[in-house]
Parts: sequence; C-alpha cells; structure tokens
Amino acid sequence: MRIMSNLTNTPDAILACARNLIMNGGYNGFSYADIADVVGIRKASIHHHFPSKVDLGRVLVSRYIEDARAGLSQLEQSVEDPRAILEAYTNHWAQCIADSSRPFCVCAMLASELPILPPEVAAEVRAFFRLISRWLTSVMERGGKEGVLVLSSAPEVEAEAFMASVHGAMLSARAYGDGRTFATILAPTLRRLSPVAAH
Amino acid sequence: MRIMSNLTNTPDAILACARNLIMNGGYNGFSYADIADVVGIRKASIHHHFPSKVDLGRVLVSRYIEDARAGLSQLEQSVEDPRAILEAYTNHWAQCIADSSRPFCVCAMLASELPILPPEVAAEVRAFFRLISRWLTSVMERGGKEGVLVLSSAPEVEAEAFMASVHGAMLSARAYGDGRTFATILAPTLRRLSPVAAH
DNA sequence: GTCCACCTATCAACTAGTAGGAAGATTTGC
DNA sequence: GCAAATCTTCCTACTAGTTGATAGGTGGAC
Repeated sequence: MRIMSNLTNTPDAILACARNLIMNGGYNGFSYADIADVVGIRKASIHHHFPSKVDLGRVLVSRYIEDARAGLSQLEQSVEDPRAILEAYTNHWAQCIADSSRPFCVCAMLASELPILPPEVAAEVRAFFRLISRWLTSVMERGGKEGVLVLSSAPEVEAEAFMASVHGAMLSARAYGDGRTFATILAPTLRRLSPVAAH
Repeated sequence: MRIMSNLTNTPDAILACARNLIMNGGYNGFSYADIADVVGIRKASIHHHFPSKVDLGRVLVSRYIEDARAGLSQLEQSVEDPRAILEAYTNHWAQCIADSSRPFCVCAMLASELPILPPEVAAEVRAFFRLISRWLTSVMERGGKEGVLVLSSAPEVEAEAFMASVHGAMLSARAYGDGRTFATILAPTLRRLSPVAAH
C-alpha cells in the first residue's frame, strides 16, 4: 500500500462513502462501482474488505448504531435538562440537514425499504429504532418527573411520536428541498412539550 | 390480445403492480422483469405501454396524485367537521397499514430517495407533497376558525407537522413490523388538536 | 389494410461476486 | 540480524445474472 494508510483507513473510507450514498438513494441506490469511483479503489478491493454487500450493509448500520449511542450519551453528559436535550437533538439534525452534511438519517432511509432489505441488515435497522425509542422514552420519563416536559401521553408513546415527527420532518425537508422546513416542523412539537407554552 | 381485455386493463394492471412494488422497495426496488412476472406479460410488452421506466414512474405518480385528490374531496364531502376529517384521514391510513393493502405512501417512499429520482418523477412527488400540504392547511384553517381544532401554530405549520407525523408513523410502523404503531403515534397528535383535551 | 397488443430475440451496460497474481509489510525460524 | 514464509492490500481479468431498452415479427380487431 502507498502512503495514506495512517491518514485514512480504507474500510472506513468505504463505509463513509456507502453511508453517503445510502442517505441519498437507499440500499439499492448504490453499487460497489459507485464506491470504487469515489474512494479511488477497484471494485474487487471493496470485496476484500466487505466480501458481500450484505456484510457492508450490516457493518455500516451497526457502526451507525454505535455512533448514535456514543452521540446520545455525550449529549446527555453535556446537557442536563430533558427539554434542552430534545432541543439539542433536533438542533443537531437541523444543522446536519441545513449544511447538507447528513441530509437524512441512514436508518430512516433503510427502514422505508425494510421489506426488500436483506434480513441481516433489516435486523440492524430495527435495532436502531429500538435504541432511539428507548433513549427518547427515558428522556421523556425524566422530563415528566422533573416537570420540565409536559407529557399528554405515556412516555413511550410520546417518544414514538417525537421520533416520527423527526423522521417525517426530514422527509418533508427533502421533498421541499428546503432544510429550514425541518426546524419549522419541529418547533411546534418542542413548544407543546414545554411547560412555558403560551396557551 | 386474449379475452380479459374488458375485465382488466393491461396498463392499469402494470401501474397497480408497479405501485405495490414501489411501496415495498422504492424506485430502484422494482424492475420491468418483476412486473412482467406478476402481470403475466413479457418485459417488451410493458415497454409498449410505458416506453421507459421514467414514463411509467411519471404516470404512476401523477395517477396517484389524481387518486389522492379525488379521495380527499370525497372525504370532505362525506365528513364536515375538520377534526373528524383529520380523524377519518388517519383512520384510512391506519386501516391500509393494518390490512397491509397499502402499507406505505408511494410518494413518501419516493420522497425519501428524491435525490436519485429521475427529475420528471421527482417533480411529481413534490407536487404530491404540495397537494397534501395545501389540503391539510385548509382543513387546519377552517378547524381553527370554527373552534373545533386547537392550533398552537400557524395553520400551514400545523399542516406540515401533521403530515410529518403521518409519514413518520408509517415509517415506525414498518420498522416495528406492527401496524398498530401507526394509530398509537397519531392518537396523541389528534388529541392535542382537539379542544376537549384533558390537560 | 392499417392499427394494436403482444411476442421472440437481442442489446449494451451494469450488478454483485470470484480467481488468481503482484508487491509491500509483518512475522517467524535460525 | 537476516532471510524465508506468511499476511495484507490491492490489482487485472473474468463470470453469470439482471437492468432498461430496441428491432422486428405475428395475429387478431376495426
């Protein structure tokens, strides 16, 4: 191998590239040839690191889950107030969408085509939904107890509804081609959960 | 052609089949071969009715919009109360998802892969979002004026948030493999819009 | 006679995936 | 310490199957 081995790890570059491609077109929306072009490697070399597309997909999503887990725990360490946590969470996505760095959640994308996903990949995608759901439930629960979030339903229902709003808002932002749509949609959702809401 | 021409129209059969396939796997998740197998026709015969896949996609989505427009106007004729209209709208989708007849909105599916969609198809998908958005805005507006809907934001914002909830709930229902998730998520959304909500 | 719906046969491009080799890096045996 | 063996990473070249799409023909209907 040449000189870049320290700076950039090839498997990681492949995964990053595949992630970007999936964000735009889903599981059937990218090919090994696409990745090869971007990474500057041959198709066969991708197979060396990820023998099959299913392997690549499975590793990609499980890494995505790890990253999400790390991000969420870091978020909870830097922000205490549950309402502020939800705000920071949506702000994070609003920024990712606005600067087009991550215009869509990889797992939301893959969930939409779940019926035609290889079972191994589908299982990972479901695991992601359970992770976010559990995390949001715990945030809602704590916020309710501390009185900083107004829950009009059970915490787990509130969590699912919140997650659905986030994913739906991503979709609308994409459909309208305007990242600001995301923040616009999430604003009332956050306001309703806030006890200082002016009714 | 044989005997079935009166009972079933081939182009319609092709469109219906493609619609089902798109609902499960999106634009790249189906091929002319798939349709040929289901409809019982040869690939080349599909090209006779729809010269290119873009033609098929464009016609399919524009028909979908027509159907939606008709369905919405019929809904507004049979139900008067704006709040009841929103309920009927979500109930309709809840039923479609529960009996697996239409487990996902074709245009929500296609919107997720908008960046890799042929421009002609993408334009139609955007038109669908505008249609639903405008319709929901008018329902919200009227409901607010009549006092049967509690709007905590501008009608158009409320409309976008509602649409996002519906699409996000579809996604979650698919991810969890449980149609009841859809109704569970939409329930609090509808309750919040209702003036009889117990706070 | 012309049109329509469908057919067979074929196409080039692309799909994921394999075989086997070259070359540098690493480990091992002495 | 050094050479032999092995491992790692990437390569060229290839496969079988699928993709959307075309050319041209058949046979029945108006």
